[in-house]
Amino acid sequence: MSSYKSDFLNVMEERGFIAQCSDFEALDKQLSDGTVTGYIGFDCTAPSLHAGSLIQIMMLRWLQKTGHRPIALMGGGTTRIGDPSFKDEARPLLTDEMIEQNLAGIRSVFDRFLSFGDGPKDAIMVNNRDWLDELQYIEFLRDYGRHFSVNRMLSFDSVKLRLDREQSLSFLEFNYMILQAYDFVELNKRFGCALQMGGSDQWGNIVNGIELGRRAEGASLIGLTTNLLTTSSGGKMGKTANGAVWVNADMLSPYDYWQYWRNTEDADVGKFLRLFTELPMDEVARLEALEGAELNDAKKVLATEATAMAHGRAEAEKAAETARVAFEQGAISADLPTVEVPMADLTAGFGVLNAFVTAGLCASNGDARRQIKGGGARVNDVAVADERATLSKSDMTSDGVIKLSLGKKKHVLLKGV
RNA sequence: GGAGGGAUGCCCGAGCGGUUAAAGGGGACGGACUGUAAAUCCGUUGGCUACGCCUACGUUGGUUCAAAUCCAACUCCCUCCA
Repeated sequence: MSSYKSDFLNVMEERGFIAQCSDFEALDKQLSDGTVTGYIGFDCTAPSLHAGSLIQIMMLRWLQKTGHRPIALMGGGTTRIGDPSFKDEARPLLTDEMIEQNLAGIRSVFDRFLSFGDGPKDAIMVNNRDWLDELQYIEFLRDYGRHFSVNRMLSFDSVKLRLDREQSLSFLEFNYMILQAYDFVELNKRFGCALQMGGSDQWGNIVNGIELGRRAEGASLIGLTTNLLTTSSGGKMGKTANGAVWVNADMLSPYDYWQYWRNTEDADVGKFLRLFTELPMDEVARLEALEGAELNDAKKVLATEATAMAHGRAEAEKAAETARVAFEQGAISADLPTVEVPMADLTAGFGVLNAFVTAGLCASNGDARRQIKGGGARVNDVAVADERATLSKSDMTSDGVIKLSLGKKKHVLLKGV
């Protein structure tokens, strides 16, 4: 299978990253002849990146590991517009302050995955606001706008959804792809960046950049995209009941992050091991071959490795141990998510409904009632029978906590303070 | 600027004066079965101090005993014409 000369493409190929490339041969040659600078752009629409972006981050990481220079491009400028690709409607515009905040949150993620610095192979982080803010409208239109054909832009799949649904595509959004194309050209000029990578939903934007580079600067640029990740049962990657699977610890605890990977579907274990860990391929093959209940061991390895990458080895192992104690021994691990409650409330008798809402397990008292009726709410592993029951000191274990569970997987400890 | 169509719960989508907290589907959550998996089956899916009350069908007013349903104005979207 390893049909490439370059390490990078071989790794990408065997680990299943690649969807399409505008020119495999040229890219392979450049990668094996010298150091290639490649970039991926990241939106600043949220204060953290989530698991859906992880595949892009991993790709940058491998680029660096195989001896090349990655650029993480923060979309501080383009986020002010909003990428319309494959979106069925325009999103509300974010304020500059929000974008700045988001940018700061996202930035912290990259330090774990890439090594930044000033050396020839150190990763660079840049913000496209640096050049987009300075563009002069008329000048920009004359220099770059003339290379774009509206006819052609309208033919891209990425905007087809919007047009088919007869939803409006504003001129503002329409400009997004021009600006992203310009980013590529600008990075080429500034850093000699010749490669843009991204999810396959970015193909249209990337191709526009390649075209613009050729027409405006005579540069030969290359695009490489990853498969859009879905779980085997068709779910979107990186989403759970409570929302996205964030990579920042203050958005999603390492324990919950670990749980996300632990609950991977059987059919995805091999794929995820290849994409989201750096285990050697023979180890991946061994784990992937496990069957039935034994596959759970592979999932634990996946969870620990993936968590270690994002939160550090120590946090990952702590999460694994917490889960082991909670699930395999059915015991209470002190490291389960904990919510503090004033002791006075507990001694006064704390309503179960209130307890589940306070713990964040239920959205409202009504929700808690329904869960109790459905038999899904448990206190210290005993199903709650009466919604009017109250918790008190006598429900506390010797450690001074009360364990609340919703369903089989969600556990929260209430601690009196 | 002119003519016509549209806006419903997390999403799609019915309803077109009272029996509508709003059919159906998707998603999500819970239960059963399991392996903290998938598939399948069952249940739930606005809030509350709960046999009652409050909030909700783009916004604001109006008609009516009664409005998601009728009327008016407004906002946004779509299509065609200029």
